[in-house]
Amino acid sequence: MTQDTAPASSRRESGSVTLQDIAAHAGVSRSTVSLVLRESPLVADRTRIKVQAAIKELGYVYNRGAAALRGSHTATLGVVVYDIANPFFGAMVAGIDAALNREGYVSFLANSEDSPERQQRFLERMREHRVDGILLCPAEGTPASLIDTLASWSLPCVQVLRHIGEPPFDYASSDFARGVHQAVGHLVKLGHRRIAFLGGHAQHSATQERWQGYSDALAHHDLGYQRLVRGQVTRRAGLELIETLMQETPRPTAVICHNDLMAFGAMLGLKRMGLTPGVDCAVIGTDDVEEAALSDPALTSVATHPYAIGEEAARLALRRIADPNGAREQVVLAPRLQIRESCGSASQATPPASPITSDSTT
Amino acid sequence: MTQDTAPASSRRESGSVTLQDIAAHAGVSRSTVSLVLRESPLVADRTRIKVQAAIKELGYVYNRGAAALRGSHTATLGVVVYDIANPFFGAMVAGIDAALNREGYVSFLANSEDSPERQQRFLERMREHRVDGILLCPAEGTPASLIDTLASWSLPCVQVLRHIGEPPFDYASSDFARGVHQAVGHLVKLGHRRIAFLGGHAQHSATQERWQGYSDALAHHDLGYQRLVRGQVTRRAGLELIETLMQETPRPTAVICHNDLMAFGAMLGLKRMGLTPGVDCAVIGTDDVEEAALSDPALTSVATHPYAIGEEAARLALRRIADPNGAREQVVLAPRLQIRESCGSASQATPPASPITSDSTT
DNA sequence: TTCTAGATTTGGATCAATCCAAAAATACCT
DNA sequence: AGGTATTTTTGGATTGATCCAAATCTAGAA
Repeated sequence: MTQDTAPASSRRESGSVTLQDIAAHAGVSRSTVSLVLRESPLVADRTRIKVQAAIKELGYVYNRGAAALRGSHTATLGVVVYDIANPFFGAMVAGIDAALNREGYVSFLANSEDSPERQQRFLERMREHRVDGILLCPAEGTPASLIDTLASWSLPCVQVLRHIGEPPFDYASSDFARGVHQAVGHLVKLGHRRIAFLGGHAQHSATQERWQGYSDALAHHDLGYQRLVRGQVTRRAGLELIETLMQETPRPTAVICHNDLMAFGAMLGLKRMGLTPGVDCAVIGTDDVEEAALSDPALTSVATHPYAIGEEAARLALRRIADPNGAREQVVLAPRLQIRESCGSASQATPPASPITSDSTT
Repeated sequence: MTQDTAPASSRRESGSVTLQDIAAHAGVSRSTVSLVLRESPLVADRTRIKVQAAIKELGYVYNRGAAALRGSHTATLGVVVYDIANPFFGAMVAGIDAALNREGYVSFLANSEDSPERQQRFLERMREHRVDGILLCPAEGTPASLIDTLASWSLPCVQVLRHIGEPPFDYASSDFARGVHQAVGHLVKLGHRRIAFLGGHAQHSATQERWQGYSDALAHHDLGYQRLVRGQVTRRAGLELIETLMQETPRPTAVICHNDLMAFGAMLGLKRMGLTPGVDCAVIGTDDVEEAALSDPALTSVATHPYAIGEEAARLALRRIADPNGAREQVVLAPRLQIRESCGSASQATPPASPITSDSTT
């Protein structure tokens, strides 16, 4: 609550208060004041108190720009997402913000709109601003070489949700394959044999992982029916794709969607066709956004914990900054199937909840 | 697309390339290189070309930190919102990002979670980072003195969506009162006489403006029935509040909601009570988020254009930075009623659309 | 008291740019 | 050609902190 306006004592001319001024006022040297500011254990208690008093009295404001010029870090991070208007990213950014805030870091945010060019421009700007690291949700079509480029800039980078290139790299995400696997398992237990999967484009690792999970789960449960519909991952796409799907013969008795938005669209589509979600066709989404509990019917969804992913990503970045050459780390959170009504089995027993755990590999 | 890794020519030791290096390589002085970088018209064309070649050849990276230390601006802005997970803010931030990006600015983002303390901490950090200005959506309970504090820091501030204190200040928002007025007018035209208003807390200017618009509109149309229900502005609150409301005698035939999330909740609540939104009770939301067109029934909503508000706010901030003492400016975008099905009148003619205009006052 | 190890403190150099006033180069006009 | 006006370039000072090696100040031991 430092609401200081003008310091009590007379300031010399217009310039702002500097370390030099504090030093003079407290009767010590510039260097000592600097040590106090950085909470160095070298300074004697008496001196520290004296200096802190002077700092408060003169209304000093630390100049991080100057510190960064001489020192080695800026306490800033660059964050790139591709769709900040999506509430999933909103929650993730909130998690990032909370984790960084705790460590005194602050972040630049950019919305790439899935354009590699915009992303590239922003990254170059971040380099000019000498950020300590980058949190990157790579835009669609990002060349795999980008990671090497960042490395050649000595700019630590943690990939989030999607990844490009091959390990080792720092990465924070959810185990999408496992999530789809859980969803399929649940549907099979309810007696479904024809389960379709809706949405996604092949470029993203996050999509490929879901598809892989879908195909593996079908094999695992010995299901002959397989129907994967590619497309946008929006509400509208869900609405449109389900319509096509339900006109096929044989038609599926259940669909799993790339995300919740698609699932909401799919449920709306079913209703518009005169069908009842959860009765005529089971629907499962992914992400478990807040709205899932308050849709009609309430949506069964694979929870992917965006806030936690954001926190983990920030934690990873800070660790990498502290130790640039340490072993790369992947944190892949376990998803959790949140069962509600859209599979028509609200009364069915909930399977054992798998707690959020982080699998670290080097 | 500057994907330079190591510059072709041999670099002396580890240090990065500086103006000095460029100058030596191009056979000019440090100052000249600096002028070229800042695109000064003073430099002769021949020299400029020579210098630019050297810059490219040595793989120079501009050091904005150093420039900011000596110069007067950082090309950075601080942005504070209170709920980044809300898609409305997501869209707004996207607008801010796009507008800043065009001018080479980059922004720090913080999520205050409606905590004045977090907000204060962030603002102090922004001051230390010497940002050129602040875009502020004030947290609930922000003291009116904050604006003066920022002024005493000589930190330009544009308030967004909510405002504290009295004009003159820079401000970008939507005309909420007018929006509610339009909504009431539409309902009256459909024959409604008992129109309730749902949601909001008195602390925010944005809420008070809506209430004012509601009460003015009732008076304007000579309606005796007035029912204003305070509460959270979430989906769940909408669900719960509508239930209470519909048990009253007499009960309203229409409700206007503080935002779309509440309206979705209200529609769900009606359905759970066995009532049909748009038939048993008309529902109008505010914001016109993407989902409004794809809900069941499609939601009639007062569009408040978050992306445009973000762009305008950024524009205002850049203008204020360029001219710190110019006249303060308020940009209040005109909302537009987007008519769909939730008032049971999909066939009704759309009223003349009022284009987005900006009313500038000093 | 003297010496030494350990704890504190310090000044000068440095980081990489911009500002500014003055110098140098060029153009223009009798 | 000579002198003035204009364009272009320049070096030194400056910005505000950190780094680092050396100086100073304790406290404890001999």
